[in-house]
Amino acid sequence: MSSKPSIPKGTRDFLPDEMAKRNYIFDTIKKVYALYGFKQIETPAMENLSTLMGKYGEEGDKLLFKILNSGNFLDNADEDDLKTKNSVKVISKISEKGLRYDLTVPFARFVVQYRDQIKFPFRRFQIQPVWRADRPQKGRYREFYQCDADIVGSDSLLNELELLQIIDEVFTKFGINVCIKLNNRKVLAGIAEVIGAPEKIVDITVAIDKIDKVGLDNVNAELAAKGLSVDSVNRIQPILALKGDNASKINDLRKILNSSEIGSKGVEELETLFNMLSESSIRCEIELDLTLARGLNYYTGTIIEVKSKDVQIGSITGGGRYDNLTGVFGMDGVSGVGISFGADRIYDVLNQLDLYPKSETASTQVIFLNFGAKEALYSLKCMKALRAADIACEIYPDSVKFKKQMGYADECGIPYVAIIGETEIADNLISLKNMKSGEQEKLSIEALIAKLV
RNA sequence: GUGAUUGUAGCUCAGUUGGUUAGAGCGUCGGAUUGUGGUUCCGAAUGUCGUGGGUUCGAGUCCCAUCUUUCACCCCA
Repeated sequence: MSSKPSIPKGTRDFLPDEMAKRNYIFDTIKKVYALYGFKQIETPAMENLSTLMGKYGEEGDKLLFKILNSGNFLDNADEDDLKTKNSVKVISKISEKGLRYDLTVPFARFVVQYRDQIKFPFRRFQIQPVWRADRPQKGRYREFYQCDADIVGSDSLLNELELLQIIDEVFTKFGINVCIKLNNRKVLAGIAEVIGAPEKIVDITVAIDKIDKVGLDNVNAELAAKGLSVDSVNRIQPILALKGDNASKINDLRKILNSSEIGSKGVEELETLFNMLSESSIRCEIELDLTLARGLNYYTGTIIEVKSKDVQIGSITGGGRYDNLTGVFGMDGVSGVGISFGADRIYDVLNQLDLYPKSETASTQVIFLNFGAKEALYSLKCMKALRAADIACEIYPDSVKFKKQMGYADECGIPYVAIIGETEIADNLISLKNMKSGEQEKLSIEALIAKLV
């Protein structure tokens, strides 16, 4: 009692009620994925650090959970590194495994490793937890689930369209109002090129990503702070100020990015995608958002982000196109595009809006009260028959006071209580009590099954 | 990594400018009621006041450190 048990920062336990809700989320997403022809895979919680390191940028490396080697892990560590507290060098000697940071990089590793067994284009989905060692806060956990779907081995924009349809379908099923934001990394590269600072693309995208949050002036200040010339900052203004519907934004962009080959390619991709979208029956709002710059370093084309319109919680789904993710593992020329539902944030949104379906059926339909060894054995036989008829039932394990057993049934929300005592055994009948109405009747086992099935 | 914030019973929280034996509600357990739950009534148990140090005649209360909680920044689902 002196030290209360606890779990690590940023992790959570899930009680039965919560688990039911989470399964509803996973099942919904899983069904839609399967409907679109995606095949499920799983990969281990831990990967070799060599697989993980360097894939998420410098920040990402810091946020990786590293696993100590087994045994005398300090044996390999260099004395001097230990003395000078050179963590980076020491870690490389004492840890060679880490917890996965996302599902995409392990998937790339998977594709390269099993290329002989995979038929391309390969559509896979994967629903597993990932771990990040950053500070937890609202909507941010250290352990959370991602629900990924990717198509690799095809650069058709049809794949983007299908993924967007999946997003639309899933959120329609959940009843969450969302806005899908789209952008294209090539357009961002084009912008950097046109304003004469192609090497600053990352700084530029990070800065303009914040425009909603901090405002135009602060973005400009950050751009200047990152070393952009006054001229460059000025030239980016018309792009930040783009207004109007998606089609007119694309038209304006085409003119602005005319001189950039990569930019023009990006505009073309966006145009194709939006044309297809207008022919599709997607219900939710889709917006071309040039300030959408997020995305891991590996996105090269389309960038997708989904935001809830009713709850402020950051993005609840993200994704994009990566042209050469498998390249780092020695397999070039495989283009992929994928999305990832953030199950835990969706869970938070669903909770806040109370959008769960009401079918709150308790898992147990009938509980058999326990009057003693003889009665319990008799109950067990009845339960076998019920279970054969697919009726979930349980028996109170201890022969304790009636009141206690009834209280348990009530508390657990079990709709029916079966009472079997001496008289019931003698009559070969079961007393069945409806906990809601309070009514009670004596039934044969057959009649009981017929009533509950 | 930076800046705030929180911590008292299983849970939610009171606790006066520092002053005797730290309280309440809920829950738990027992009883009223040994084959009938939800309501009611009676009774009981439960605390290293996050941890360690310090100031003081005296610390849940003040100071320092540390851990923890929550939130923001960076970054991200």
